[in-house]
Amino acid sequence: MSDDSTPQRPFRDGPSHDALPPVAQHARQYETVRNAHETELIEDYVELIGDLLDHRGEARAADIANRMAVSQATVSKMIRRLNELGLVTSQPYRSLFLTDEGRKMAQTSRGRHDIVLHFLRALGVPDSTARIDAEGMEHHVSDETLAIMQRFTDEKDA
Amino acid sequence: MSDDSTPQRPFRDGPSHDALPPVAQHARQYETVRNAHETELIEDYVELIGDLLDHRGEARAADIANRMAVSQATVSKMIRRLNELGLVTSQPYRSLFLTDEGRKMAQTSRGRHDIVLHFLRALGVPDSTARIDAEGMEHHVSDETLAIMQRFTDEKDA
DNA sequence: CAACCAATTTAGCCTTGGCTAACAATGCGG
DNA sequence: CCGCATTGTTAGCCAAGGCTAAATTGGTTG
Ligand SMILES: [Mn+2]
Ligand SMILES: [Mn+2]
Ligand SMILES: [Mn+2]
Ligand SMILES: [Mn+2]
Repeated sequence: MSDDSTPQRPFRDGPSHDALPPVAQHARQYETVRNAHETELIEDYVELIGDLLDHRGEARAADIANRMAVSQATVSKMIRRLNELGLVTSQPYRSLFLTDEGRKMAQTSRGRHDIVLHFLRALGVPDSTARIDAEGMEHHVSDETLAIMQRFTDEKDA
Repeated sequence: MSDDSTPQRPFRDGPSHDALPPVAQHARQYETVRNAHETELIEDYVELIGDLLDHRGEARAADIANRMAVSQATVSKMIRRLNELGLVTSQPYRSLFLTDEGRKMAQTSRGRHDIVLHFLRALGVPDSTARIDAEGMEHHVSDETLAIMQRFTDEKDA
């Protein structure tokens, strides 16, 4: 079996690289990312539905499709999945509602999203860029880092 | 067609939410994330192959599989894709090499990755958490934000 | 140098998340 | 209350990225 166990550099005078992390730790990095990818789209849908309900009073599939820049068919299919996951309730051809679990997820996701967005702004990133970056970053920030971002923003805003 | 154009709150005394962004801007957020998802796995492979070549002198499929915590079959299939994309060269059953384009992508990705990782550490995030977060975040940080992170790290380290 | 073991590849399967085209229901304007 | 535009659903397609099982190759060792 291929070794890859004892970190060593064949050339002592090459450019100064950081050493590779141990295999187990390295593997955990990628696993964590793959896990995040499994839930992030779900979170974005639920969060958006919650926002639409809060701001508009209703969440219609057409609005979701427009905001996500995705076809109505894609939204319809995803709504079926959200239903199976117990996150939304919906009667055919009518507006959506979140279950208790869905509301909880929406709140959590919105919270993370806001912390990341406000952090980026506090760091000096212009709003429109901060919004774009936050949409992707939010799913990959650990609770630990999130707390640090929150603290940074609070101090900056004080 | 469903309106969703004039941002308005039905209840003036609800909890204070940020307003929804305009539809076009909101859509661009999600589009950008979808685009990043199309390239991020490729980037991770190429970056890892570059690291293995630098640190070990060779990049074997089994090592990639171990480090990514993925089956060898998955790696083999992905290598075919990287080949088709002109990022690696490989003879069957032998170690991998990067093309010029592959080396360029590896360098760019490694650069982004390091900036994000060093930024998180400068922010006070413990190393092992910073590594995990950086692995996911790196693909969603704009050049603009990256520059700001770089500056922050430099000042902190000075 | 034969045999075995590790590494690699291939085949075939699955889920997710996109799409288009065709069809069905809703709900208004007249 | 009818007709028609808008909205929502369904069917069927595709690519990406995982997996297991089986076949193949290559290297090492007795
Ligand atoms: Mn979000
Ligand atoms: Mn998001
Ligand atoms: Mn990386
Ligand atoms: Mn990565």
